[in-house]
Amino acid sequence: MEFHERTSGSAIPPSEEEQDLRRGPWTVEEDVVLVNYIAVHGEGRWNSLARCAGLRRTGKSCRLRWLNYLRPDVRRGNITPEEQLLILELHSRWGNRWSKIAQHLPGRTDNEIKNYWRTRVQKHAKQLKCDVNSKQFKDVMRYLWIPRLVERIRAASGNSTVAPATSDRPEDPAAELARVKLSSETSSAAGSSSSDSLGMHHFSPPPVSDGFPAATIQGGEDNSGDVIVPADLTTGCWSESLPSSSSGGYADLGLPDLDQGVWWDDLWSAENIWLQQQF
DNA sequence: AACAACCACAACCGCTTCTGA
DNA sequence: ATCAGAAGCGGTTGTGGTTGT
Repeated sequence: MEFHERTSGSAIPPSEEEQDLRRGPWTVEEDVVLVNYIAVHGEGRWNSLARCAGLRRTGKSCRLRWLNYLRPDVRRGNITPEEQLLILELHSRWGNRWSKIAQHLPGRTDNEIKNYWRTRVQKHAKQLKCDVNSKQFKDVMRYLWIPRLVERIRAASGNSTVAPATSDRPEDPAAELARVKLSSETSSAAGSSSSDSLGMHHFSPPPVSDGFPAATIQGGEDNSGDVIVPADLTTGCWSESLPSSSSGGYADLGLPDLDQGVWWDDLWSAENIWLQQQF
C-alpha cells in the first residue's frame, strides 16, 4: 500500500527501500529464495523475513506467496465435488468468511475458495440473472446443484475412486460431510414447505469439527449480508428433499456435467418449471 | 493470423484484529 | 490502558491463457 500511495500524490517521498520494492508476479528465483529461507528459519515475522532473505518484497507479499502458493501442503487445481459441496454448505452458513471456510478444506487457501466462488458460483448466478444470496439461486443450489454433486460423489465412491486428498483422512470434513449427505438419516425436510413457509429458519448444521456452535443464521458477527438460507440446504437431507435423481428426477432433465457450465443455461427454465410446481 | 472477449487465478490493497511491550 | 507493529481478512485488480470471431 505504502509505496503505491506515497508515490501517487503524497508529499512524502518514498524511501530508497520503498523505491526498491518489487510488485507483481513472483519469479522462480524469488520463490526459491523464500522457500529456502523459510526452510531454514521458519515462517513468521514477515517484514523482517523479507528483509533478511534479501527479497525486495513487502512482508505481506511474502506471506501471501508462501501461504497461497509455496507452502508444501497447498493443493491447487480442480475443486472436487466433495469440496464444492463443502464450500456451498459452509458458505451458506458463514457467508464470505473465506479463511474460516478454508480451514475445513485441507490444503485449500481462502484465496482459492474465494476465487472459486466468484468465478463459478457468482458467474452462474449472473447467468440466471439473480443474486447469489437470492432465494431463487439458493433453490437452484439446493435442488439442482447440490443433488448433482451428491450424486457425483456417490458415483465416485461406488467406483471407489474417491477424490484425492479428501477421502483418506478419517477426520476429513469434506468426506465427513459427503457421508452425512449420503446417509440422509433425517427426513423432516422433504418438501418442507410448511416449516419453511417463511423462507428462513434456524437449522442444525452437520458436524464440522471446529466446535462451532449450532449456528442460527449465517452472517453472524460479520453481518455481511444476513443471508437467508433455504430450509434444508444444510440439514443433510438434500437427497431426500427432491425427486430421486435416478428415477424420473433431475436425471431426466438431461443435465450435462456440472463442471461444464453450459447446463446452467438450460437450468433456469427447468428450475422455473419445477419451482412453480413446488411453491 | 490477428484481434477481442472472456475466464481463472495470482497478487495487491485497505482495513481490522491480534499481540506484546 | 495504550500504542505500535505484525498478522489476518475480504474485496478488488492485474495478468496470462484460452476461446471465439
